[in-house]
Amino acid sequence: MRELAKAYEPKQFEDNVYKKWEDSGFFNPDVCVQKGVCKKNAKPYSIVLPPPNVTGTLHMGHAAMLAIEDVLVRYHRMKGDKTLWLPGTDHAAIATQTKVEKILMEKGIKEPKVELGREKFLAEVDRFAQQSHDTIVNQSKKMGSSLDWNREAFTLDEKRNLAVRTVFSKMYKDKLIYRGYRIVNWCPRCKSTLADDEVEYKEQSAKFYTFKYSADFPIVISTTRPETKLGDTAIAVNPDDDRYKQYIGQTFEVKNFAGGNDLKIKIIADTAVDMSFGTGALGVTPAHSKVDYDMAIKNDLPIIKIIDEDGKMTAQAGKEYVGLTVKEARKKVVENLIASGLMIEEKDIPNNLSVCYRCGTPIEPLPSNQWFVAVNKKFKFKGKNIKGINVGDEVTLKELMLKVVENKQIEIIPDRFEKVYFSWINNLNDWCISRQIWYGHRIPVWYKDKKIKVDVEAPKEEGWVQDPDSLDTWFSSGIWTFSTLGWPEKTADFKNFHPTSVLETGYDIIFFWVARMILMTTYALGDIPFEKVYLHGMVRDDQGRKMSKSLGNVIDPLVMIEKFGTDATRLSLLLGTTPGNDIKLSEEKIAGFRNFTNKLWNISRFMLLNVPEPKKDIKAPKGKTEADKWILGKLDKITTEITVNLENYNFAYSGELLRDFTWGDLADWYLEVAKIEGDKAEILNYILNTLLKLWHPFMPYVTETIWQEVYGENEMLMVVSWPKLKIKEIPNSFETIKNIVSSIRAVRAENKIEPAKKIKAVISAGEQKKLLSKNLEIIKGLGRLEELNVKNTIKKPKNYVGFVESGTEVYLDVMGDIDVEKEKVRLNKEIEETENYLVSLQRKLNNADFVAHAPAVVVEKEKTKMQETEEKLNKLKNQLKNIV
RNA sequence: GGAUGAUUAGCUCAGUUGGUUAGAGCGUUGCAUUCACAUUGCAAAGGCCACUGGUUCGAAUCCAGUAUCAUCCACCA
Repeated sequence: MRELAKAYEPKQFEDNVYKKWEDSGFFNPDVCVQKGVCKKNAKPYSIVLPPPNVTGTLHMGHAAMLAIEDVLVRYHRMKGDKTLWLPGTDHAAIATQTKVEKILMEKGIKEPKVELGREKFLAEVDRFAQQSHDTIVNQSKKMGSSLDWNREAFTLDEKRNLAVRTVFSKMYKDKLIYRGYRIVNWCPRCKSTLADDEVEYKEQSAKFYTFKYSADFPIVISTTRPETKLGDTAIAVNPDDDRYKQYIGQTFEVKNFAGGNDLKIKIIADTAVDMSFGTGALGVTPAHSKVDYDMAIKNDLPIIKIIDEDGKMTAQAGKEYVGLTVKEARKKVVENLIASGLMIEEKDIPNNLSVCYRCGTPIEPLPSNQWFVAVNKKFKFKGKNIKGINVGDEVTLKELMLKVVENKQIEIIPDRFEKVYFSWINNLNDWCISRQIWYGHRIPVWYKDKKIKVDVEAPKEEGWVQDPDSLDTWFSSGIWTFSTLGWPEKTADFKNFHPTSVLETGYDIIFFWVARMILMTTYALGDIPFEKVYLHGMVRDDQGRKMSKSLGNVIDPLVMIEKFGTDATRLSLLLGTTPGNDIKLSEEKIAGFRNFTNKLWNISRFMLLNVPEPKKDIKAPKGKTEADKWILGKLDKITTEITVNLENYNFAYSGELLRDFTWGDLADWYLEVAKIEGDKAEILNYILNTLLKLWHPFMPYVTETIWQEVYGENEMLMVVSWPKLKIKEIPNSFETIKNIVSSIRAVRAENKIEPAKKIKAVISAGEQKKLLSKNLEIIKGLGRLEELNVKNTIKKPKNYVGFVESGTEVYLDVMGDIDVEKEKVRLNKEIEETENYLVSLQRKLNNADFVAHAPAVVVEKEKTKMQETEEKLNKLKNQLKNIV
């Protein structure tokens, strides 16, 4: 074994270590079984990686996801579980297509799709997707992710396509997928539909116009979108509104509205109309508003589509308007209304504009023929694995989605997101799954004349034409937990690893993805996709702002890895975080963990200098001294706590415990003691082994590097067994030594005694005499004392400064005459504080209610405290008396 | 409009079923550099636990309300 370098240089080791891991095959559970790392019948533990979009590069959010999942996976692998972490990427239909279009347009191709045609355009997208994929894979490896690359999947590859077609036709046959002419969210730039949750709202100020359809029209209405009024077929008023009651049911004709077509406006009643908003009368545009559409259906009103898929006015808007953009049409309508004296008021109001979540273009609601998944329709349930629902029960998809979370078959961490999930489902409408874009799974529906065919495979006969639309990207990612495991084939992987153990992802995609996975899986398999959902927060900058290019506050994981190492970057995303809460990140934070990584390296370095022949399978030693027993006991204790907290997905706390142990207890105390006591090869060897194992899931690189430096290149920490749990009482006698040393140091610092200077001390130790005598050299060494006298009782020597600690009185020679007045002030202050504390304790114990109600243990504890405080007070008072 | 979260040291956050004289890291201040590590050590300063009530022998912790900030959902034409 060679000596470790003075400082840890991540760059020297990381890539090599990753390559070794990969070459070993241990990322693959089958290899683990083959090579005896885990038993054949071991408990499976599986996570599918939330597939990053192939739209570019990884960001800190991905880094957080990879770090968290790798901790879980590495822990379970070491624990001996048959552990699979399955990687993949998402084709992200609209997002990717939009990105490629943009790139091509920047290259000077004005209308890429028109100029290239479907085939060539898709080839461009594929090329881009492949590039992004390669980048993402490399970056994931940089993060140290122990993903099984053999099983890598892509949401748009052939196997996944088969799974998609299979689920689609199954759903169609169960009549849960249907085609309908409905109002959909239309993005005129993407030229595609969007699902309800793909619509975002942008707050803005809008012009609110109040006008009459015609001079003799009895009701005045208001709108922010005058151009849509060309398609109005009704006015809705509240049935209780006295102003308008008389008109309900009547129909009014408007000639040549705003210079356009004639309108027929029926006055209808609807309780949804707010009497106090605007004029209390609402112009109904059935074709271009979801709410209006519903009213139109209820009241049997005509639906006039006046805006087309390009965002331009149709012929139905009138020949004056046809071909105009929405914006142009609005201007023209307004001008017309003003010119004809019908405009009554224009004012600015705050308004939520709906925009496309991918490109920010305002959404145009319009009626269109699309494919939907019916979420409220009953079907016969065929699965067996949903608690409370039996084979043959009539259920809806919504009920399935609710049931599995309600009955805790799926547990969401943190649980407050269950409420969010429930409320979303309760408001869920049928899911529009068809998209008018080219990049994606083509809908497995074929038409011939007026016939329609839906199947997994294309019809063999000539003449069938496939539906040109593709599927919402979430349709394919919704089946991700099982499509990745080979379904619909009956694979061993599917049998072994499904349902998966946990889905770990950001809370921002709970609706987009988590909910849809639950929907698709409970339907298709009659089973849950995962047992737990762990939601992490968004990674933000140090001020809590979203990271964005325009703000210039983006922290790039690769840059941080380059600068501080992967382990430091991982720790910064793991520690000091809580589930579901946002993670504030700064370079300083990562630098801090870089320091810790180096500390661990140097701790190991020091320990190894004291272990002549390190052994990797060393049993827990007993320990001879107080310090030995203390550190070994602590190590056992935190091993258990860390394990329990990892099991409970409380890995941040695990890591913090381990850091505090490593830096505080081990480095700052025990190793310093070891320098004095010496002869600790066995204990140091044992602690080092355990420490590296415990840290490995969090800091795989530095721990693996040390392990292999020590035990040789053929050893691999990654698959070493997790430490066994032992419950042992920690003798706290060493705490007394610690406290006395700390107090000596504090008094020295107060009296400005240089650390290097050795001074004399005496201790009046009472009952602690034996303990202190045993640890005399430690107190001397760590307290920098040249002479230490421990007696049962000792009188304060002249010009010594005294203090009371852990039942002992310590006197220090502070070298020179002490300022008696200053000492008095100090002592008096401490006496006062102690008295106050004593009073509060007495008050508590004199309170009959407290003694009667509080548990005996608590009362006992308070009594002990009081005794100790009384003793301390006496000693302090004595010191004051003897000071002169 | 509805919901959720946050509010603890200058900053970032712990505080696990109510029982500590309220903790950590960073930052600040002082001292220290042959002895594993200056990517370090030792020590110090720094807090009416947002506010107001309530429950309790006992509240940072439980309940109600208020305020500020953040996020999500719905959406008014």
